[in-house]
Amino acid sequence: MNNEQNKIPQATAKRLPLYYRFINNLHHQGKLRVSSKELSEAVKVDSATIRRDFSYFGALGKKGYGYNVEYLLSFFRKTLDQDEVTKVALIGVGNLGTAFLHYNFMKNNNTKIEMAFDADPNKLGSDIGGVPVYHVDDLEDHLKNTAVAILTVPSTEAQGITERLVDAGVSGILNFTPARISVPDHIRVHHIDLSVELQSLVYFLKHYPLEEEAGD
Amino acid sequence: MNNEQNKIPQATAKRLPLYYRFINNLHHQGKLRVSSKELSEAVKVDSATIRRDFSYFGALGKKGYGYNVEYLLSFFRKTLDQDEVTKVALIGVGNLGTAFLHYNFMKNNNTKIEMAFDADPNKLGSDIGGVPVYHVDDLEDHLKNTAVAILTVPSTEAQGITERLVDAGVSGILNFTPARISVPDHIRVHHIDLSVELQSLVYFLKHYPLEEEAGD
DNA sequence: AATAAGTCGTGATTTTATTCACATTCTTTT
DNA sequence: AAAAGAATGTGAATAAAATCACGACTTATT
Repeated sequence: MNNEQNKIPQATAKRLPLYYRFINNLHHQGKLRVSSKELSEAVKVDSATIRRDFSYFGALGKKGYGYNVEYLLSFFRKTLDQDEVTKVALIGVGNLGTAFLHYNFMKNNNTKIEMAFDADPNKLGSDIGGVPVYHVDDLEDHLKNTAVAILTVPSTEAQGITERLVDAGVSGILNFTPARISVPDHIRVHHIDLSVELQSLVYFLKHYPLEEEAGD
Repeated sequence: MNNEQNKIPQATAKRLPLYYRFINNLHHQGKLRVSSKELSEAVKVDSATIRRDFSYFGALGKKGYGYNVEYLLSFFRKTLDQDEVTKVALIGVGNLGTAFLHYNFMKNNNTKIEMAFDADPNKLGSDIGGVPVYHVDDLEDHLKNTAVAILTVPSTEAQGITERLVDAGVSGILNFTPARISVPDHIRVHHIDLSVELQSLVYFLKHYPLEEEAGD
């Protein structure tokens, strides 16, 4: 864990799970080898970028041949710690939270939502998507060895809940609320802001016109 | 529209909706002025980056004073075309799709989901979150002047639906499926890959340890 | 009125990420 | 066994983004 290979660029690290999924697909399709060019077409990342990304882990391929799918898969499985399950808690069983509970994150994945919390007493005890729902007041009682929390509460609650999560030992938060939460330096937060995504797509459409008609 | 200010960096463009939202908040709180430093603390973006971002639009602030909230707000409203509503269609009324229909994107927003589509006949006619649901077979009949589509279908369907959307004149797609879809050059796609986000957060936690204890 | 404090806008620098382009090596074909 | 073709890995170049650091101007204070 946290090896001295700290040199892997963040942009590369963000692409690793994507590569992993597609390599997995190839493996299921029975493909034995793959070139950076083929992979590029599948994941929509420039082939030179893929080769560069892979090269941070050493020479995974063979010149003139490409990459062995099986080898690549086992390498990425190891690198992404796919054999070790990371426990995740979800806070806020609203529409979005419920969707995630039903979403099967475990497919090709080393993460498992083990419990959920909500402030609404009507939601207690129910097992949404096989995940037990507890009252948010009891957060601290249930969160043990939970490394990651998915935050899908109303944005007014975001900061308060965050502080409790941090105190309870969570070290990573996937924040789906529009609030930008404050955390101590040792906590990592990734923001996914749905309306910003939509708005920025609209902005790009209006201000960054792409080639008109090109026929794929 | 698509002015000659094509020079705005993409990274800046992605942050604009975020700035807009926070400036809006400040305005509602009755604040009259704000400095890049204050804004920085709120949106968690370095203050120099904020000043640089704003500077692409000219001199919006005043030295020694900061930015006038009202002016900033009206400037961003104009820049982000907040007065013109962009029509959005949602394809795939599963758990995630339903969550978006309930989510009120219109708050602080110039986008409106006007219709939804699903392949399940049981979902037809229902008005989820005030949005009518049509059968996906009738996609082409209803999509008129719809610029943007949100894709929340099973990943096996993603490419096929995408092609129909493109033929029907959609020019931007917000893709929530794990599939990387292929589109002609003049179509813009933003991918939001939920399990990649979760996995990459986990990867960062394990491999990029942050300062141990800092006590914010 | 003079001084101090605050804050922008930006040239310069640094950092991060992407892409080019090719020598090298492996595979396949003849 | 030689030649042709394919594809890696990477030094070098380029591009994009973030950050530093400070002159210039504004506001607040004495």
